[in-house]
Amino acid sequence: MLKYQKIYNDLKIQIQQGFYKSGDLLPSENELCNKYSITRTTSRKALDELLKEGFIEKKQGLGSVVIERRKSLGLLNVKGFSEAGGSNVKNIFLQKPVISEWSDQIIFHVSEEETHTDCIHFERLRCIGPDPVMVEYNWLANFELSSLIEKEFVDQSFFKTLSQQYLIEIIGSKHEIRAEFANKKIARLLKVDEKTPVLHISVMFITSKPGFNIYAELYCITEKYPVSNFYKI
Amino acid sequence: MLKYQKIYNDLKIQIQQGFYKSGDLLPSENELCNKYSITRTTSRKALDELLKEGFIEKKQGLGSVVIERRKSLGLLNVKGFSEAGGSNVKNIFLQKPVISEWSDQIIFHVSEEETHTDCIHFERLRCIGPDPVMVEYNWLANFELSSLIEKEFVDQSFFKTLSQQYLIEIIGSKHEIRAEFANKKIARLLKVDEKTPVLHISVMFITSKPGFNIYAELYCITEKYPVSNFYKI
DNA sequence: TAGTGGTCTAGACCACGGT
DNA sequence: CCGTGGTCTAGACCACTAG
Repeated sequence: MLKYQKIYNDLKIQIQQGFYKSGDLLPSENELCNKYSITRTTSRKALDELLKEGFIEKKQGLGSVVIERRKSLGLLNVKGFSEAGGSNVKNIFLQKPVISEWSDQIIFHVSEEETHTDCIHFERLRCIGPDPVMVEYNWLANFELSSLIEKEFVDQSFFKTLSQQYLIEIIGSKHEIRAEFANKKIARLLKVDEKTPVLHISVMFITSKPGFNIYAELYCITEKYPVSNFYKI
Repeated sequence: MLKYQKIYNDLKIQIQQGFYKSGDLLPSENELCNKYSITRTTSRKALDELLKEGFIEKKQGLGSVVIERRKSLGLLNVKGFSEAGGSNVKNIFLQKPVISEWSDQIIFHVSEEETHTDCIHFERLRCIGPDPVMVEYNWLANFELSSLIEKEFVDQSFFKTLSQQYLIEIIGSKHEIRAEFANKKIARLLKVDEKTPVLHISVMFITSKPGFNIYAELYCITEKYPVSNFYKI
């Protein structure tokens, strides 16, 4: 392994495992130089990777600060899920994680490596205050992830669980977005009439674990809580 | 100006103005060192900026290759606009660029600097083959952009025109996405019934020109051509 | 004032691509 | 084989932040 990758990995794991928390300062570039017997070019390269992936911010005169929210991942968020914060948001399991068949609801191509593996599936209804706003179906290959089935999610967050317990990060995504009529099941769950327009988002999340993707089909009502997205180079 | 910024700027302008075209090789890192009397650290830094912003790909053993398609900007695209390519896509002006009032259709906050300036507005109907798929309303402040009103767009592309004629790049975006019923005008333009679900996307494009944003309201039918998005770190 | 990150120099060796 | 980008060393000076 390259030197800068070693430093990068060590620091990333310490961030993911909570040794460095949001707001903490990482060791300075010179401290890393001493600790690993490298030059500043190399310690900077390691930190620049963390910067690029949105784990830290660098502040001249201060240091490298760990940040809470990963840099915009091009993910689509329901406006309100982040603003409303934890207290006002409820995630209700319609189906707790189980081993199941791969569904033909998934519109993206699932690789053979994945389909030859068990599928973990779960469904959630996500609410802001008293309002149900999104139905979420998820599928992923069971690449040594069986404990997802037994344990609770960290902070009710699937991505946080993957990051902290399996060191798997989301590094990309594909979306397809449609406006559709709610079908019977979705209409019932979201407490709207059939023939209400709903947003149907098909997502494939690409992860840092090669060949491992997460597939989701989302249905949202957007009248009160539109889906939003922010991206900056 | 810093040395690496000077090299970066020089190269970027040459790419934008077409001196280096898609597929071309930029001068090698060592050539830049000689030309500008700098070290490789500095020439690499300049090229890394171009890499980060999606102008080039670096290929070990070959060089820095100019690429056509800017790295995924987190932009939402109608699936089909890119695949179908130029020949099958039609852009019909419903309103050619004109000076107008700022509209209250814009849902994002428009800065005072912008509202104190004239607004340039245009509307397009975008079609794939015989199918109208999107109605597009656009607004932007007339920061010395009057010639947009007289001239044709480069390859019918507004962003290409901004890049090549004004050296303005899109560096970020905010979206809000809703599923709605088509109103009368949209239904007529998209040749669907009223009460058909349409995708309504509100966009604010952030540009490389400080304080200059582009605002758009888009209405899409997504049955045949869903809106898609790809993002990778 | 001491320590931080930002820029830059002047070298070196390596892996990879095309000829 | 030569030239390319990728990694790395060992320094230097600067601008900025905090105590």
